[in-house]
Amino acid sequence: MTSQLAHDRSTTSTSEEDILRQIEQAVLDHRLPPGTKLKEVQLAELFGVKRGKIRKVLTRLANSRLVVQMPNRGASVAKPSAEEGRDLFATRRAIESAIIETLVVRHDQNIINQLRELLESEQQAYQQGNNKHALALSVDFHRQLAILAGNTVMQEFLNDIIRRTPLVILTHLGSDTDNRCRNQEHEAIVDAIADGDAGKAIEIMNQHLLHIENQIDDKPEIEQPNLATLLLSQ
Amino acid sequence: MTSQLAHDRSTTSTSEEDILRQIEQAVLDHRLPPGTKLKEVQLAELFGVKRGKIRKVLTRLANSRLVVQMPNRGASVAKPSAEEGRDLFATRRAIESAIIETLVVRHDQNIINQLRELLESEQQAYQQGNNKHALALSVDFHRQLAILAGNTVMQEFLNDIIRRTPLVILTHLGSDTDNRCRNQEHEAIVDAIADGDAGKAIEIMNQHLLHIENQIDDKPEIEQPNLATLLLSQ
DNA sequence: TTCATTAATATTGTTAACAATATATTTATT
DNA sequence: AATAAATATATTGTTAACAATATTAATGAA
Repeated sequence: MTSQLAHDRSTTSTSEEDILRQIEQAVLDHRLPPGTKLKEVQLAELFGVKRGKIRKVLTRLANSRLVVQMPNRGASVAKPSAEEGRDLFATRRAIESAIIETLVVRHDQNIINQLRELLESEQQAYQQGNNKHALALSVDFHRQLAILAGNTVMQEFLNDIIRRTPLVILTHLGSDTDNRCRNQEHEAIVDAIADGDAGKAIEIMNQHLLHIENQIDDKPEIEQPNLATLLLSQ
Repeated sequence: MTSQLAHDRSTTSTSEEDILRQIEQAVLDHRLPPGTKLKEVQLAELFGVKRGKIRKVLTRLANSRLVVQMPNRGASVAKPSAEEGRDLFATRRAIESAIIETLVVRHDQNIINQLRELLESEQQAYQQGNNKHALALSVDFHRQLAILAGNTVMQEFLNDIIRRTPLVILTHLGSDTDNRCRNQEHEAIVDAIADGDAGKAIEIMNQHLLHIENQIDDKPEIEQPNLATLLLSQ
């Protein structure tokens, strides 16, 4: 009798890294909304590990601001303020601009080809109505720009921001609002990079990000959901 | 009989935050060179805390790349590669440019006054030959720009870079080379900001940073020093 | 009922003992 | 002496038991 749990306690020895990634992914997929309480024993049982390991994971998540820890009161998924949200996006614009600048300087046809491939998959996913996958590929597009630029620190920082972004969107944007990246804008960015026009590419990228950024505003509270369901769904 | 140790075990209950800051400061002050082994028991005794607390601190330091942890082989102060060093500086240029941009847009006389005060202290310290203090104030200048710009994420990221910078300098720049910030360049940056000339301010800042960045190159090894002496000196 | 007080439970925090691994030392062999 | 093997020591990793705190439930008085 197989359980619906993500992990098979008997065969898999779930590593700290695994757990970290799974929680990060759950946040990225909007399965772990801001404010969700993260209880140690519950997580330990869920992942089939000892409490100590969970403890360490929570500390690491807190270091990257994905989780907030309060002394004696445990950890919960962070609920960034509107201001923090705007700051994240402003910083992101700065970093992604620098990434584009680097890419244009390199002027490598191989890079352009790789990006166009990614664009195609993204477009396909949208056309096939697979929104979840399309969203993932859209995030990948931004990450891939950073990877191709070859600056590991920018990669780290951009990842940091990307991980925190869903929390901003869920907290400060209506779930109905159009928060996803537009494929055609991604395409225009690649075109500009291919043309060697860094200024244009950066301009489009900034508009692209400002489109979301400008929707950030303080929003009312949301209620506390069930942990296990959220983490393990799908 | 008072020991020379930084902490008085009987009165002070050294917090995790304290220990973290002290180690970070030791790195910033070039008292903890890259590669230094950080043994848990030794640190625990040094700070008068249990090993568990040290363990957590080391994990947090590893998260911010100040320390490297190898399974079963403990932690040591990170020794960033030359490439990582260059990446750090390139990212720093992007972030500090954005910070200046923000400051210029704000166009606040109060900001200019605060910066000029800081410049004065910095200059005084140099003139008085207090190089250690001058260096600290020079770092403060960059940090203060970020604080005045008011973007907490940029502050975080810049701090992250600043903390890692000494390791790059010690690993990849000759200790004889002129690595410190030049006060007159700081002054020129403030002047340009006061003039509302973001482009000029950014240009100077970039030169300012590139001056160090361009000196980064692979360097031979250095030997393993004594931990206690380094951490507790001064 | 409503509020405050107390007790019960749940949750996080700390520790010491032990296990696992790595490093250093000793011993043996050529 | 030089190398390898065996032993001893040092160091990190894990755990279970307990302590401290917070949260919830129960009780009692107005």
